[in-house]
Amino acid sequence: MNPDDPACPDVGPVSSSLATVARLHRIAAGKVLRCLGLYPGQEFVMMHLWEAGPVRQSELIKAVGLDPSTVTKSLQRLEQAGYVSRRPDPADRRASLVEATPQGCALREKVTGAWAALEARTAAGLSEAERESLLLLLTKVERNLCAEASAEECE
Amino acid sequence: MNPDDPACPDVGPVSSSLATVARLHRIAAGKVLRCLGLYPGQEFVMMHLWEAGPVRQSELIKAVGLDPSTVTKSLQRLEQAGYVSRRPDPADRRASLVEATPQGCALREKVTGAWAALEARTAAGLSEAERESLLLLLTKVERNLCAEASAEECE
DNA sequence: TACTTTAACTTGGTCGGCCAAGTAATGGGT
DNA sequence: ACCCATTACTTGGCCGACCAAGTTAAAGTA
Repeated sequence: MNPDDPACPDVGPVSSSLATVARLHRIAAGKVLRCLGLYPGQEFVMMHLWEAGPVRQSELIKAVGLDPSTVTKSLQRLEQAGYVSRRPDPADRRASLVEATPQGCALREKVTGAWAALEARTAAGLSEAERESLLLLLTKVERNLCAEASAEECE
Repeated sequence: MNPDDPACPDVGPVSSSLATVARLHRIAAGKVLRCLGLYPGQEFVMMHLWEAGPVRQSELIKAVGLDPSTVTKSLQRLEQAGYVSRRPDPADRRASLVEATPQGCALREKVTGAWAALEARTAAGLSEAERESLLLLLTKVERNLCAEASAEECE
């Protein structure tokens, strides 16, 4: 969405900008992650596993906030790639325990390093105050969007 | 990505927040758009077509800033749905001219209305100054991410 | 004019992500 | 003990989005 485009008047400036920036960010993340063996999005899963150790899948789902089916598929691929292992939870036969394999843990430093570099690049040229401000504003927006799944759609 | 999660230390706070907010925003957009017959992402294409009239596909691609193949597939679906028509450009046999059909134009008001409502909801509780600030900060970030496709990846 | 580069898509493949619907096991209530 | 709601995933289907590679046509160059 090119903001300089004369045929693109400001239809929801914040929304547009948000979408664009997030896409660029994802592409940037993807470029660096792919070299490390991950696809964009998978880093969130791995980061949680690195921090939390073995967890129930439900715990992981709650942590990353994604759709359960998304996490399921992502884990299947990560398992296939050897970065993650799953086993049934003995205490609850419905549940799975998920854990990063040694091979998965081996990615940790590189990924967190890459992620830190990306953060630096993302926020380059912003003062500390600006970063906090941005974070605050984004958090407010997040709350706005989280609220109501509101039933007043359609028609 | 739950920021309150003890196992989720601030790894790239701005990056994480950005990703989360954008995802929530997209979901919100999707909910309202789906009722109108569009999938999230297609609204950008349609909005450009409404504003610009018949355009070359290359122009459209530049305007929305997406990958050409993404636009191709999106247009194929929009055409299938009857919202868009394409015809070869007589002046350049490689190119296509794209245009919203009457049926596509019929969506215009509802979609822009929905988009405006979403914008309002997104920025709810933010003062005018805060909105401008947010926009400014996002724009700075966008520039940061646009810059260098930098070759110093991997390893 | 012939040759090469560039532009404008398209196709195929893979992911992440969503929703809707389905299965299986746990837990709560009567 | 029985039944029903809840929880914990899974499957299937579809989209957006990417990349890589291919095709066709226009431009530039020798």
